[in-house]
Amino acid sequence: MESTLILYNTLSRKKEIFQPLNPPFTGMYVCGPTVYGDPHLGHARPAITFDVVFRYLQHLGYRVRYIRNITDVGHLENDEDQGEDKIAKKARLEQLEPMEVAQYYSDRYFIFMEAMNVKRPSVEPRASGHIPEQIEMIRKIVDAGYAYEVNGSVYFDVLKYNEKYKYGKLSGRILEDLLSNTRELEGQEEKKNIVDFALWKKAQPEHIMRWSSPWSEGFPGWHLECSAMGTKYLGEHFDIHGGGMDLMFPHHESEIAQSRIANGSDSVKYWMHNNMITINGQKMGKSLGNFITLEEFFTGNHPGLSQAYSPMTIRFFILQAHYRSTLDFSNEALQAAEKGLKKLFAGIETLKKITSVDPSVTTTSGINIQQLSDNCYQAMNDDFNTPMVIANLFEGVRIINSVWDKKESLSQADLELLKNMFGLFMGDILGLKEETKDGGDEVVQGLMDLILAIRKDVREKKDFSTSDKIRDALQSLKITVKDTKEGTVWSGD
RNA sequence: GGUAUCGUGGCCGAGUGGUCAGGCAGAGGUCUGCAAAACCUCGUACAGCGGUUCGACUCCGCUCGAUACCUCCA
Repeated sequence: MESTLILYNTLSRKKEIFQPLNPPFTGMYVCGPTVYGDPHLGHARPAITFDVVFRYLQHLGYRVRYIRNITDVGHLENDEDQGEDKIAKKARLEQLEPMEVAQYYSDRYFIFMEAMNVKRPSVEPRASGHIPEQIEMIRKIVDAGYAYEVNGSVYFDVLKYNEKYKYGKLSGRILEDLLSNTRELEGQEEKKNIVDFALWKKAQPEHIMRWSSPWSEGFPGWHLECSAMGTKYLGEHFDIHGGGMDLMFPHHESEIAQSRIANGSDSVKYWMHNNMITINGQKMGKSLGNFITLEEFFTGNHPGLSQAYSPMTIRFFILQAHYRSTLDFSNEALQAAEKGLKKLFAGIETLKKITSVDPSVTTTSGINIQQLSDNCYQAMNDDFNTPMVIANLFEGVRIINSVWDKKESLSQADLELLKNMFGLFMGDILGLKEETKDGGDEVVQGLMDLILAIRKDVREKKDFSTSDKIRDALQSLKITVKDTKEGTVWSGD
């Protein structure tokens, strides 16, 4: 399938043809989590969104280097604790070493991402492991005259930058508006201007995480780590930078400014932003306290959840919406996703059982598998339209079931095409895989065979009350029995 | 206040200037001992008001409403 990938570039606010700087090599950087809390549903969205981008680019034959950072330092918290590092704050509260906290939560992050079948990126760099690179970058910016030092802290001079370049071009901000609207925050009197942002902060005595630098013992500013690590692993120019929409300003805006000065040119070709997940129409976020962690979803252990939802259900739920749309969480929506996903997997099971086709059928009437497959490619090529892909998969399931019911027939070629389509789009690209199901136990299998054989006997004698008693008893053990034309099948829940 | 995004049937959610999303729920039917599953049929949805057009849910304008960002957040 030869076709062109088009993606929406936040920078131009247009869909653009994807043309990597050095094909077939492709560089992609995505802002990862700050590891000071358990991952919640909001973290799943960018991880899954860019996982699909990663998978699809690879499928198209690109050699992708995918970087997703771990922020374990330098993320300032400005609300209650003045200028205190998030990791350090959490560490003090829990009486743990800062790196212990970072380790714990990054481990948790990886576990939950793996459960949702999110592939590990090529490199997962930590900010704390790249202090020299960050210092070097600050030095370049200082040397270029776009940063100034005050009491051991270094700030980026946004006003000066704006004279020559445009600060705000990504987010559509106008500097004058920012100057008149930005809220006054305490502890920022060092800055020449409120819009300036920190590249290096001098550590207060109580601050545990600190490194030496030409300016002071301290720690790097948040925006810097992504610029420094992106440059280190992907070079001064790379293709895609992704992240949540809420990071557009000031984080990504500041990255653009820093890289522009330090590297002498714009570093990112395509900016991609996923939209937010909302709950009751409001953004689910840490600051609002309305977030539900992934563990709570997987266990159902949260007052807002009427049941547990499996990792694949969460993944499917997210992929059912386009990544640039907001996605509203509700139990109803999640249950719908769960059922829909089950239907897709049931279709795949049925597809596996269709082995022989009617040899007389060379062409099929009304069924165009090639068209279905093409639709999937077109959907992916049009800015990763996963909901459209899913709609076509459902159409595929309808065909599968019709064929199984002998209401439709397929040619051998079409059958192969259909199998490939499901394997590719459902499995490789959307990354949806069947979750572990029991039944591998030989004893259980033997018992079930025995029980169903007995049930078969009584059914043949039209002793339906006994037959139903067995089925009901099994159902109460969460084993569903179905009598199909091909015999009785069972499935554990 | 500024900037941006968005308003689609009971719910979730695509998309397009003139045939159709799709899923879940609901109604009827086929099949089946009954269930279940599956298949078929069914909803006159595009915030409101104007404008452009032969024709708009889709383009333009206005109004109303929602959300995000402007301070940390994926």
